[in-house]
Amino acid sequence: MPKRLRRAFFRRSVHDVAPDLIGVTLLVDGVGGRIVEVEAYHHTDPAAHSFHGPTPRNAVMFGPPGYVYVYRSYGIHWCLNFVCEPRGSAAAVLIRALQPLQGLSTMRRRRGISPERQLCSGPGRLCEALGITRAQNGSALDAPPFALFARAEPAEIVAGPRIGITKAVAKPWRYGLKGSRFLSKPF
DNA sequence: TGCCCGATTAACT
DNA sequence: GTTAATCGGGCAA
Repeated sequence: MPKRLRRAFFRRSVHDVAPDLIGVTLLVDGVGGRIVEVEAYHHTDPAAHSFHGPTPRNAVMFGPPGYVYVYRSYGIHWCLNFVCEPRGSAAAVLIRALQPLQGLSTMRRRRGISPERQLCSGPGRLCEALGITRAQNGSALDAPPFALFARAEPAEIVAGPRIGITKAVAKPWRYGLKGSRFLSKPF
């Protein structure tokens, strides 16, 4: 069985944690898969929710690392982030895509579709598949229902510009598993 | 207080 | 390629 990630894993630069998360297995109540795409955000980054300071919505980002920040996107979808760096950095990694591995039938039921490719290929899609809502905001990553398992083999990682933002668009802070069929968009 | 826009997605043409 | 769905935050007034 692969090693479980502890909270200390996240107490580092978000730009080190983000690529290190590629290949890590994320399960929520036993449902999930391999992380194949993430993006890094930091309070000094104009594209980050934390850039303008703390609000009720982004409060978890300003807290300690190793916790979950969930926000509502476009008033419709949920997006899942892992808080990184020492308290106050307001840095987090957005989980953008998974390769489904566990609980496929549960994910298909929640998503209302059958193609494996589309179950978790996007930040809003994977939250629907894993049952993530505001109820998980502030939850610890090393305690149920969350479980993270280190990758068993080295991952070949690619980087590029982040998706869907209008500020700091050139920063290459999107990371992915090279050649994965489960990316939200190609690199 | 009101207005605009956003770390998106699915269903259109 | 375009657009609706839908709501919280930032900023101007």
